[in-house]
Amino acid sequence: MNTAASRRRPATIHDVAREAGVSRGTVSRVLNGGHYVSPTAKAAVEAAIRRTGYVVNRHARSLITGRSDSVAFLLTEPQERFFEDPNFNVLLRACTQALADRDIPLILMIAGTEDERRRNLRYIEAGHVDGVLLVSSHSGDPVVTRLHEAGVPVVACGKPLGQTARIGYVAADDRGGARDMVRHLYASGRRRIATVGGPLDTPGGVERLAGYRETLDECGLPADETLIATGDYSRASGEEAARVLLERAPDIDAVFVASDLMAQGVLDTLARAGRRVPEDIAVGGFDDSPAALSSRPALTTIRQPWDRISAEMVRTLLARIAGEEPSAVILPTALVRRESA
Amino acid sequence: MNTAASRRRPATIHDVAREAGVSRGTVSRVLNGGHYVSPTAKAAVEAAIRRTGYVVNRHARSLITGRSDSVAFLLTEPQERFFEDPNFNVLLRACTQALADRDIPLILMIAGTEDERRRNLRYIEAGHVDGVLLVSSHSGDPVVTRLHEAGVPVVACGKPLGQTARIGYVAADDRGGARDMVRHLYASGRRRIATVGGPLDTPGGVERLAGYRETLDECGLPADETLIATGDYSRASGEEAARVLLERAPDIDAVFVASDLMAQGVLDTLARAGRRVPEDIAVGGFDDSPAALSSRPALTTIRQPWDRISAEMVRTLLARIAGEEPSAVILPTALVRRESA
DNA sequence: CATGCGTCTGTGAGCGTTCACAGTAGAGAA
DNA sequence: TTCTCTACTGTGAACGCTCACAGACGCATG
Repeated sequence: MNTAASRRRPATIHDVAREAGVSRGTVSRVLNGGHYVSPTAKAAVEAAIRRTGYVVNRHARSLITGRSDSVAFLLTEPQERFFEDPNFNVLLRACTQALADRDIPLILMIAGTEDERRRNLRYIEAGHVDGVLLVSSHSGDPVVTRLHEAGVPVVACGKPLGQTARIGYVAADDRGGARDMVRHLYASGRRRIATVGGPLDTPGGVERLAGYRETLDECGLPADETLIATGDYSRASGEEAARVLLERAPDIDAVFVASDLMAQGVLDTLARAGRRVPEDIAVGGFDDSPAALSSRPALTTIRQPWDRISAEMVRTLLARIAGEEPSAVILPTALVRRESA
Repeated sequence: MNTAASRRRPATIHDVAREAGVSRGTVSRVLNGGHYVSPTAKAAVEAAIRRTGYVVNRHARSLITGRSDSVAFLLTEPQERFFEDPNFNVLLRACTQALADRDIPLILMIAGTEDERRRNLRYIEAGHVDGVLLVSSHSGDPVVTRLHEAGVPVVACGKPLGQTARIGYVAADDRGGARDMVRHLYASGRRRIATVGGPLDTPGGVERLAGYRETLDECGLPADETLIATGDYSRASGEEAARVLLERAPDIDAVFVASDLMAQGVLDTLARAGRRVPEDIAVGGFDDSPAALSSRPALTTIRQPWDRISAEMVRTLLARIAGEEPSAVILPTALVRRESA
């Protein structure tokens, strides 16, 4: 290993070819799958690559193929909300690793402000990445349309709301998860089941509320709008929503909360109001975030399969890049029983 | 804007040159700072760029310049620990944005396993990035040495321990922060001040403990090894460490804990032992993470200037890439007074 | 024996930039 | 006038790779 030499001038495909006694073309073929290469030549090339420490120059390759062999992870959130969300960490981490398995670097992009959005779109539309993993919770996000119009392969995390364009996405079964939780509350004898929903311009907000409504109906409980409050997924909004609920309907015996963070806030308010959980009121969360474990009592919640979501996002994005049509993937959630319900 | 046309074949520098009635060379000069270009030509080129929607092909540029105009954010942690750490989010986010301001994409790399480490090193050593923002807490990390030997510009977050190689880094003033906290505890009348330190193979663990020791000495309090416990920054380890401390020294009236997460664990144990905070025992944390605000009572803690740390990491890395010598930057922390002390 | 086919190999061209160099024009100095 | 200097401009040659093509070889088929 000529470490010193390879540092000052990295080995090129020429060096490998010379070393192996073959032509550039043959080396290139070995690099790209090894079809139409004799076993002898292939072995010689592989040995030469090892000896020279050759690593392909991706820029040169990209220049001619037109592919960049990289993928953007684009986060479009006005606030820092997502970065505080523990789910986001899991998602980002798992996507990075799923891509790394295929030797594709992940480029992290954050488009909080209008300016950042413009810059990132410019970068993406210039063809500097082959595709985009999109994390954008809000409906009517102009980024989605722009990317779609530019013909850039996109896979969104969660169903993009209010989007006419056919765009691929991967999501947890929010509605099913909500149903499971409300059924669980009902099965444990609760009959006055309230809910704290998420923002209605997010898919989670819409679907989880729908699941709640469906299940109430299915169980024969009356639809009662005073039992429905809405938050913005923050802890503070959970506190506030619980206050409102207690005032409007003091006799509630269960709350299904659309996120663990909000559920923490709900627990705070309930504790302050002297209600015991789960004796007086059962509380069900959503996400199975670390907060669910650290809250007192520990939260019964719905686990979203983030590892599978990430894996599917990467898989479908690569399929899309390879020319397949956009697809929608919905993955099942799981009820996690702890102390609060 | 010929959106349709520009999609099937993006404008090249040739198109711009033709459109502006100048040569490739002139366009290139405008693109790279505009020196030695007449105002007329410059204006013509800029207009042509706008009309054609031209965006530079970074692959072609990189091929000849040898630079990639991208930077890696490399996380080397055996466990998921860092991803759970709220500080990490702030750091990653701020670095991404500081780089975006300079139009440099951030490539996220995670080297948890040995295999991932090898792959990422291979990528970096091949020159696919111009430099590395390194987040690695443990001493003796082989990655640091490898990168240094390969001559890749590196800036670490936190002082790399046990490293002979001169490597640039940016860190919060852990020792000073610890001093501030212990002085604060002393000033509020506490005289039996214990500590729960971090792992001693992390710079935070070492420095914060040192600051604790120095301040005890400075205040004329006796050095007492039974007052020192160690955790691994996790909440559970905080619980355990507090148990140990209470057993060894039931008369303690203050604890300086080297992280907010551990401090939460300490609070749990104290509550279970019937000790009131801050009446019986004062508790000081470190990090000013969201956990500090949500714990009951809210934690008095030390804020690390993550936004400035990120900005400095990016600044010094770019300086290093430009040829400057590695530098060490230590940034001041701030005491945040809440209820626990 | 010619023909065709499948497997393997080398060669030239070109991807879109930057860089070094050569060259032009105009201003000022000798 | 002539020379020099500065400001500006255009041109060819890379950078390292892939792709299309052409050619060579062995083998089976007609």
